Amino acid sequence: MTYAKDMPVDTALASELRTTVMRLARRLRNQRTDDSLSLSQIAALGTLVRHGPLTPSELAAHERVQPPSMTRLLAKLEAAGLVTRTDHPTDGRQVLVAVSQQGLDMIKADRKRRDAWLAQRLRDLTPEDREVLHRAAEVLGRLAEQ
Amino acid sequence: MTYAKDMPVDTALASELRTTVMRLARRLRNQRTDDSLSLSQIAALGTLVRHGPLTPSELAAHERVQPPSMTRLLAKLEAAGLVTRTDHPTDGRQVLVAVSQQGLDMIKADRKRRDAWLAQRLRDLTPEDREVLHRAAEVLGRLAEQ
DNA sequence: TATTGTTATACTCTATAACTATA
DNA sequence: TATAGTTATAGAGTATAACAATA
Repeated sequence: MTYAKDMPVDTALASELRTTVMRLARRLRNQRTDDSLSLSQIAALGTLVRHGPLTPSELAAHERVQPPSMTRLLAKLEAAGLVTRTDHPTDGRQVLVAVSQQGLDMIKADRKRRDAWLAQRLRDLTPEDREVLHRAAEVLGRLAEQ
Repeated sequence: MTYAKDMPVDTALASELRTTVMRLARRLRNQRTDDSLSLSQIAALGTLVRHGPLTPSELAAHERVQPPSMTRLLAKLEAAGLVTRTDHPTDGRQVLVAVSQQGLDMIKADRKRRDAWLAQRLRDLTPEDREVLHRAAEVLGRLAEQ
């Protein structure tokens, strides 16, 4: 690739990275062939797996949706048996939402399916390219966390 | 990072890459502070910029939406003065949609705004990290194109 | 008869506003 | 009075089915 002479190097790299990351993300997202759950539902379930039980409000804040939207989303997840609700031990207003074993199984199956597509393409790369990606994954992770 | 002993290396790398790429993509997507256009509209406009004038059907296929959805989306873009329609020279059924100068300006401004956030974070990295990302961007681009 | 594009209609997801129960 | 959660209602986005115009 080439840099325009008058362009700061960071901007050119940012532009290139943004394009490729977004494009790859789109490909990865489209790998979802099983349409039983929406992306929002998968995301919420994944957050519960990572963080452990949360209240609906906390989950809504994590997913950047409004509480009423999370109410509806959780109703569907609960109807599908993927999450369970338990009353908060001391505060009667609050509810704790946790992933059920069935929900955990579904998330794992979903991740496995997504990884399969990417893993096949990684096998077609040279070992050098894989090494670059391995090192880049750590740096990208730090970027995303900020 | 660590690899499970019984896990093929490609699967572990795929899992790690998928997580970080999706997370970073989410961050980049959320950078859109100006809510004048939806993501679908921005995407369609961007495709027109990259590919040049297309028919509504071609554009729908590119964006993986059904033709009626593209009809509605284009109606909004046209109302906003961001695209223009011209009759196909030889086939009276077809229409060619092209980006207007105003649409081009909007796409450029949008990209600039998105790049700014990422460029600032890249400046905080070490030169070595940036070099890794520079090399990885090329590899990721190949992955996404497949 | 097949193809391109549009219109009619319905469903999903998300939002704001109003309401209920509890602190 | 404030907070957690839900219900009521509306808007955006996309889908399928039916229709009009042209090849």
